[in-house]
Amino acid sequence: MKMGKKISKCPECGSKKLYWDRSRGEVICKACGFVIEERLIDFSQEWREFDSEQGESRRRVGSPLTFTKHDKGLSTKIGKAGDLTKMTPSERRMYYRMRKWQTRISTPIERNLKFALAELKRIASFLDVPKIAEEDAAMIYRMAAEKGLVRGRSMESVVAGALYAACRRHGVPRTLDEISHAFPLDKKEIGKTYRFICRELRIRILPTSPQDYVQRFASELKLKPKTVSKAVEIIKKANKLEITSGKGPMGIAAAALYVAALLSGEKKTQRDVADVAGVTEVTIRNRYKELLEKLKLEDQIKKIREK
DNA sequence: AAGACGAAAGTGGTTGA
DNA sequence: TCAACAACTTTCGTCTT
Repeated sequence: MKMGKKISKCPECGSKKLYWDRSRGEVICKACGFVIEERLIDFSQEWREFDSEQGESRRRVGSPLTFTKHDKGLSTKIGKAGDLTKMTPSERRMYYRMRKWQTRISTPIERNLKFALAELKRIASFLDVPKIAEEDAAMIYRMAAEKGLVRGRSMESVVAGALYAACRRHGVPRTLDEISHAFPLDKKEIGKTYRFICRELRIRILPTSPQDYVQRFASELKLKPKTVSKAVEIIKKANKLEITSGKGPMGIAAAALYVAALLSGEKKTQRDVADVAGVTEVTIRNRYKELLEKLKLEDQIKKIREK
């Protein structure tokens, strides 16, 4: 397949931090949210076969290894019924024995994984989680299951916790709210198990940055790219002035978007922004006030108001 | 009438003794 | 284990457009 020239820089802002969202097939600039290319196809290698010998050696046999199947995609099933009639009695006895062992070999953990991963798959596609993060979530769940951390907790909550952790690790955070809506679970529960698995599995997760959320919130609000980059700009400045530490990243992202929208004449109400960001208007107001003060934006806002 | 603003009281989680 | 604490929420009244 023919590839276009390789992109390494964002044409909009020049940043090199690009993020390939596989689930959407888009390359997005992490700094300003600019969508650089859409409808990308899998770049991974594909061989062509010229004769049968090459076919043997090059063909990628079976599906790739994956953590999202309970046996990592390597399932081999021992055949049953149908062909039994053609067997000699001794062969038949052997097959029965093998089948018996196969079912025995699947430990309680394996069986549990099967259900959990099915659930994970369902939720991940519902929430549009990129494949990499889904894989990671599956791996985390597997590790948790093997350590016996699921005991005493509902399977769903551990799946949710793993998914939440994986999303954060990959810089594509979903809010606790979103995840809790996809499961019949409440936020508290998920947060709790999330922290628990992180502690037990020694998973280090950096606090999320508001920038990670800006992109998603903005697209839900249908804001123009220019406004989005303005919001990112604002967050960067706020970071420098150290008014972002200790504050909820979602609140900051929301406030930055609100300000950016005001400044570029795409006015959104606090209510609108608050809803998609999952925070209250009050929080936006508080952050907004800080932003105006510290970034000296009052004059600009006033000008807009007068128009 | 809707949106923005702010005060007051409440919530859940972290921290430090 | 408990209390202090910061961030955030909920609620509600007031002001502005």
